[in-house]
Amino acid sequence: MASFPNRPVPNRAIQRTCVNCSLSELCVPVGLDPADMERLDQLVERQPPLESGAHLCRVGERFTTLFAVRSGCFKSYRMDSEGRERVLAFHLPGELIGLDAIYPGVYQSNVVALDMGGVCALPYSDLSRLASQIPRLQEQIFRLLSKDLSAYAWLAGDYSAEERVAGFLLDLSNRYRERGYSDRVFNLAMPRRDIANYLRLATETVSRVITRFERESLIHTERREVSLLDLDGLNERANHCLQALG
Amino acid sequence: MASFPNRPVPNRAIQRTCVNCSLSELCVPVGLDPADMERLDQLVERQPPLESGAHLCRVGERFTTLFAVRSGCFKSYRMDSEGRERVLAFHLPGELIGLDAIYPGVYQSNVVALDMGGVCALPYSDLSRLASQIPRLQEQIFRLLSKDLSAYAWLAGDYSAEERVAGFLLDLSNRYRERGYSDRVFNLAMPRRDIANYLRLATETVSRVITRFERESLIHTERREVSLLDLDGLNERANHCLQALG
DNA sequence: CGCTGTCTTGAGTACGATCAAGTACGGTGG
DNA sequence: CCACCGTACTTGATCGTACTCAAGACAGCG
Repeated sequence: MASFPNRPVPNRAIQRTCVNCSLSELCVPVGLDPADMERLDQLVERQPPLESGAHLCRVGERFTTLFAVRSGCFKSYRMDSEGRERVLAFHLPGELIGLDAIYPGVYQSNVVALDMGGVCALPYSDLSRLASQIPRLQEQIFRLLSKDLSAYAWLAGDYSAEERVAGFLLDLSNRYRERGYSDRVFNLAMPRRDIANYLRLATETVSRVITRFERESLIHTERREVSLLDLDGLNERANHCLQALG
Repeated sequence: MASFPNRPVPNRAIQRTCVNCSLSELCVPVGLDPADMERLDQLVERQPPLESGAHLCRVGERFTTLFAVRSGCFKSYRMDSEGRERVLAFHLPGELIGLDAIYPGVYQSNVVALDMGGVCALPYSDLSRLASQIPRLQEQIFRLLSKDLSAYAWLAGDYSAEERVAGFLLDLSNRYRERGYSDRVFNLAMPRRDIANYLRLATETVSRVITRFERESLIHTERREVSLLDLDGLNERANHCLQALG
């Protein structure tokens, strides 16, 4: 009867409105007054939960909607010219998917549910129109786009395997805390292979680093469940490379 | 009396208005009608050219303005925890600087002129307000932000030294072509050290790859001047890793 | 029970970093 | 004009981290 570290805190029932949604302080509606949130509500299409492995969108499809994660964890990835997968991002509740598709007008990545997860679909043209009527909404979209830029910046740095893995764990920890989950004990929704791919490491390397961290009592793992035992120590190992994401 | 490959085409005189500016098809004003461009013009502060080595902004300074490059080439960089420089981007005319500062509200990088270069300063709060009044301006800012996301995505990939250098040269080539310069012969505004740092390689590695490309007649270099002799060959070496930037 | 897929551990290898010279260019001053 | 110096760049030799290949451990499931 193991506990479910990153489940219980928020209400998991499908939220009917942004006003009721526990994620409204992280997601698109940040800073909107109730009346404006109501207008935003009217364009949001709340979609039924997807099965693990189901795709939200694929590279090259015409971009029409942004997706806001309501629950679960999603993975963005592309295939390179040799058909190898490249994981670009993991998306947690409250985060927007598809921002990089605005410029070219077609989705730039495949997005797949890693566990059962639900999204809110935000038709982009409607959202864009509403944003030009509600300055604070426009501002929030600017901020969310800008935030993603910082996230990529750290992924693009040349860090050692240890720095990358430590940074990855701490980044997840921070994001879970923001969402009201435990920042010390959580389940990894993604297999080691996806973590490795995301960090541009071999699966074996990630495994070895995790083992090393465990031997040094920085973390404890049991399958997908991770406990961060020594946040300061991890931060040192990450070499303070996680800069952004205030 | 060598020619100046990437100088002559656009008018280098300081443009007084966006309407007259040869970069208006790349920069913020894309898609605006003359009346709206006039309104944008009024908030643009055209700054006198900076000397090579002069800084535009520094990490941690309060973010108030975006900068649009008018001429020259700028470099964004940060210092890591050990005081080593990390080059994040090179900015050519028509490109926006400071987008990643919107979210945190402070500049995320130091920006320095690599050669004599001028910028237009765009006070962010004014720009934001105007964008909420001009939907096409809002849309263009969304697109510029989104475009930067794609640019980071390729830098974050795990490519070999050859792929990175080839990709870098082809990326520059594409960006020069967009700006009306030659896409086959151009001057590198930045020293090898900065290129290497940007690509997360050692200076020596960049030098070796360039030498190799030269031996294989893919390119010809003479100091900072580069000629791309075989674009297809380079594309192959880049392994089609430059995906975005349509 | 064996099958499958995930994860871990081990041995050898390769790519790029580091260390170290050497070359070429540009500026300065005599 | 040339000698000098500093910086940028190139080339060479060695080293180390992370990759590859390979095998074994462990859990879930038919």
